[in-house]
Amino acid sequence: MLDLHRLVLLREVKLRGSMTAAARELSYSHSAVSQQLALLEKETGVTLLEKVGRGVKLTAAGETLVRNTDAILSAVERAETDLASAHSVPHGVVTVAAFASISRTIMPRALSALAESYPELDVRLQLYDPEAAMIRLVSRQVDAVITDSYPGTEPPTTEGITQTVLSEDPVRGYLPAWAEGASLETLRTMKWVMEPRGSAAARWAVQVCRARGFEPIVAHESSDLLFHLRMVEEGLAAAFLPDMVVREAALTVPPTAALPTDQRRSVVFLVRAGAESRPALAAIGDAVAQALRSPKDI
Amino acid sequence: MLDLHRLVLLREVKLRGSMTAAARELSYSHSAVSQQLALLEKETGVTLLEKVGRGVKLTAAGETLVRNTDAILSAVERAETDLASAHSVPHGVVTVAAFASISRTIMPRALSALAESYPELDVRLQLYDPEAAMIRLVSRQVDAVITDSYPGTEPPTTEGITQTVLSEDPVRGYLPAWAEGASLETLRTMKWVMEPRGSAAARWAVQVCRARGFEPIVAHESSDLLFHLRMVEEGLAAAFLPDMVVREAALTVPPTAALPTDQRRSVVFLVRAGAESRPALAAIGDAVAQALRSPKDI
DNA sequence: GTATATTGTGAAGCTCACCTTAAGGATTCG
DNA sequence: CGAATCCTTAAGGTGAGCTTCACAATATAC
Repeated sequence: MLDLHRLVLLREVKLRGSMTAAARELSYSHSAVSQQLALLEKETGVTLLEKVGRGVKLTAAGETLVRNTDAILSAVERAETDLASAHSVPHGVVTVAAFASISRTIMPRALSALAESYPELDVRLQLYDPEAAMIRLVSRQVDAVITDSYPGTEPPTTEGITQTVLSEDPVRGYLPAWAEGASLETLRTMKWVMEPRGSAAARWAVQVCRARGFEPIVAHESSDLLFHLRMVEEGLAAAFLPDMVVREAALTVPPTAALPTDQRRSVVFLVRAGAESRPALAAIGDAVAQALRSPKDI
Repeated sequence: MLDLHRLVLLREVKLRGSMTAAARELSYSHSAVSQQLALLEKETGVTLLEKVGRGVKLTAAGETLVRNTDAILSAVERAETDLASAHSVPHGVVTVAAFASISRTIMPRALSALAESYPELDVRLQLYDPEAAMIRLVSRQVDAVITDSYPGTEPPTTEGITQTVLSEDPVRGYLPAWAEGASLETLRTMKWVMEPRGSAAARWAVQVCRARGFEPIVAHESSDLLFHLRMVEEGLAAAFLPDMVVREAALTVPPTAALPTDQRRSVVFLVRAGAESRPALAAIGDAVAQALRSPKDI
């Protein structure tokens, strides 16, 4: 019978793009991956990988096998969920990936509440940007992802992933104090600080600017929203800031009326399909939602 | 992640009824099975087995896990089928279980034809009665089963099994020469030879007799239809005989007109769901169907 | 009631599957 | 052409999982 471990290795090679990258992510030597995949090809009698340049690429048979591996892993996921549901009380080790700005403010409170309510539950938090977190979720390195989601910018891979919206967070435009009551011309010549090029947040922000009638000059890029906020306070750039971050830092500048104020991002909770009903994951989702609703203390 | 090998062990314990029986079928020591299942319980944190008498019984969680294991194995089966389909020419080792009377007459011709057409294909034949063959198919000890099927007596487990009718075989009643043109009273006092009590064939035969208006006296039981035939020839008993067996042995007594002549059994080809399209299995099914159609040569 | 067979558990030890390390060939890039 | 990157192969170590053996618990035979 096919060895599930080898199938997972092949799948990771597809996800990561090379044997070396797959080995690094799974904490194996690259040699181990090469050997196991060679054995997989030998036992199936089918060529699954072909050399392309100095890397490898999956053949059609390899791609098919990865799709089938996804189906197998979904079935395994359901089995594990059913087992975990045998205990009604959340327990065990659960690894969660979250985006930085959320982790800093919300997650500590959520983790405290979880630790108090469920002493058997061991939640481990990892910080990754949304794209990396999604790959880690699919490759089963984490069990859940908490990230933000901007309207009109769907995550690239939703296949086999279940998404729950935990809360909505208004996002408003902020201008330096000297530019208050700005005209469209001011917006057009303003320097902006945004999240890194290519991220969902940056794509969304540019869309909002274009809808308003100007193309933003993205002078600074950072995934740290507190940096954005300080840049606004210093009068160096304009930015879009979620209320969550503004509350965290007690920003002294009010939002501008020159940009739409009805925009909002969602905070979403992602798990692999089939795992939604696992008590531990449901409890984590609830705890984070609760932490998002409750006012900041301290 | 759950270890598929351990899940298969648990499943086999359910199929066979005890750890010892499961170990015997899978060629392990009973201790190995006990140890692995103890580890499975430990790693899942769920009680899967409970002692009942000197044996074990699956808990509700264990039963659920076995159902989930079936789903996982189905997905693995599809993956293996897709891999095998990557070669268009049938190849590899395929294990087939067949019922005795079919094996003797049909299978040698079918295997010869397969060996000639597909030198890469290695078909291995095992003789088992229909019930045992079905368990071995489900537990993946064999890849296909060829058996007979009588109307009104469906096999007990069809879940996850795909059935194809290869041919229909008329079954006629035969009386000893001295009883030809028998009355209903003669049928009622006649001794019969049938297949073993409880088998599908025996249940069907008794049904036919009852529909004709009498309860057969089952004096002799054997799964060997050639034995049935010799008993008829010797004038010792009446029997139902498929044409396939009659042709094989060139019976000298004609079928009786005192019993219905429109009855027939089916010769069916069974594979696990998902494996139908595997070229090797399709080729074997075709070859057996061909052998069933072609006239007997020596 | 005692003996015997059957089934599951646990300890001790062995073996081989799988991993790591190391060396080498192939390809890309500066 | 040298450096960097990636895959393959050989050699060797180690631990997961197996077998064997001993034993406890229960059912069955006499």
